[in-house]
Amino acid sequence: MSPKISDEVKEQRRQQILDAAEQVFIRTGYELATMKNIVEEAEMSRGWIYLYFQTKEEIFEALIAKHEQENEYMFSQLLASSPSIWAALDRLLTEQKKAMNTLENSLASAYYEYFLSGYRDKDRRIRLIRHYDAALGNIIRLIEAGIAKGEFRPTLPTQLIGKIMTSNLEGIMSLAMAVGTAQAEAAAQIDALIPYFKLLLGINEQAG
Amino acid sequence: MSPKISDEVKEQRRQQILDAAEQVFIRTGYELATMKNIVEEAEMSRGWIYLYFQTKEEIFEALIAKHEQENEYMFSQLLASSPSIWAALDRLLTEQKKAMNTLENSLASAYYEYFLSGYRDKDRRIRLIRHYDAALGNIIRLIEAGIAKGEFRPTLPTQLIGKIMTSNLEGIMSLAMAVGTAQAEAAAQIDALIPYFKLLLGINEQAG
DNA sequence: TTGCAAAATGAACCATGTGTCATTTATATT
DNA sequence: AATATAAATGACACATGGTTCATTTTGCAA
Repeated sequence: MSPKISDEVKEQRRQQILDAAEQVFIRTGYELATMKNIVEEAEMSRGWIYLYFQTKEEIFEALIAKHEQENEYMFSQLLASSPSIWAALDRLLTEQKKAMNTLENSLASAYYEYFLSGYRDKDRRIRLIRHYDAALGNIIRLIEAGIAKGEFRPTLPTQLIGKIMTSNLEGIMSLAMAVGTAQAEAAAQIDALIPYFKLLLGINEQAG
Repeated sequence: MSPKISDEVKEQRRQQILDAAEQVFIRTGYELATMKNIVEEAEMSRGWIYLYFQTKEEIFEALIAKHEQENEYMFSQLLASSPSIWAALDRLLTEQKKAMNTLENSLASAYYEYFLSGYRDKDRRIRLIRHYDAALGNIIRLIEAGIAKGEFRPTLPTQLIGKIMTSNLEGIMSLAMAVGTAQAEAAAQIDALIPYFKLLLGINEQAG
């Protein structure tokens, strides 16, 4: 008798599915991905995957959760290691510029697709709002830290500024996905955000 | 003998399919819509639709073309009827705010989905870039008109400014679709664009 | 009214995907 | 080595969508 498989191995299997799923979602996007694709990518048998995940959506949510955690961590590192809040924000924009060049190999496109098409499904929308609030929370904490330090003196509500910033970055990113990073002039667009964000945050440019 | 059906009736049939398809795309989005859905919505028989359109994509492209034309017309009307270029741009933003409240009944979501998931398909991407350039063209003509009249004195290239403006609007719109217009604070975000656009266009605020 | 060809139909076939479950495989324990 | 049982398999039943095409319907011309 005996369970024969440790929790550790079980977790490995789960990870194996998630890795395979990530490749599939990158390759085919969200809506067109199938459980079959994922099983085949994982090189496992049909029925097996259902022991771990019931639906494609469940798998995708697990992937998002992982990326959300990584993002959260990256944010806290950035904040801790920057000389000023603005410097952290500036580095964030630099990171985004870099990310623009590897969009085809990232989950970003599937993620936006999932996000966009989700509004038709009540349950998914609830989850989407949760994800959005999480991402927004990171930016808002950053802005609040800047206000607390006296670095920023915004005239608009912090919430709104956070939303504006995320819309901007997402707009640029989705355009870059659609027409290509070069065609979108993504890097120049991000550079142009700097004075806008300074305006929003009430940072006065130093003369000279 | 005889063809029995006039070109006019043929055009009506075509229109009937397009109307049905539009409803389906609004309801299900792009990727999940099927020819079957469209045929059923049009209350016609299965095979019949293939006499008019071969693929879902062909239908969607026809819909887009229609909307593109309408958009083009709206733009020229706006430009012709406004006292200044900035006034036209301002009205455009007001229109966008209104549009935010009817997103669920518009093709917008399917359009963004099509746009986003298109980057994996070479042919579709070529068409996407064409659509993007058409939309961008409208904005660019507007900016150039403003420059010619001495209303705008931008420091960035016109092309880039146009791209920034469209990214901004698209970012807000896709966020509004995903989490809801209210949750996105879409109207307030658009209002916040006004000083940004003025900054980009080199319009000096009048004191007082 | 009849004949005829265009127009329209929908059954049928094919391909693909989902999810189940009887069967096989592998291994820890005895 | 034998046994028990968890783990894994993949054939199968079912559903859905795409596409074709033999058949039926339609309405004009003769």
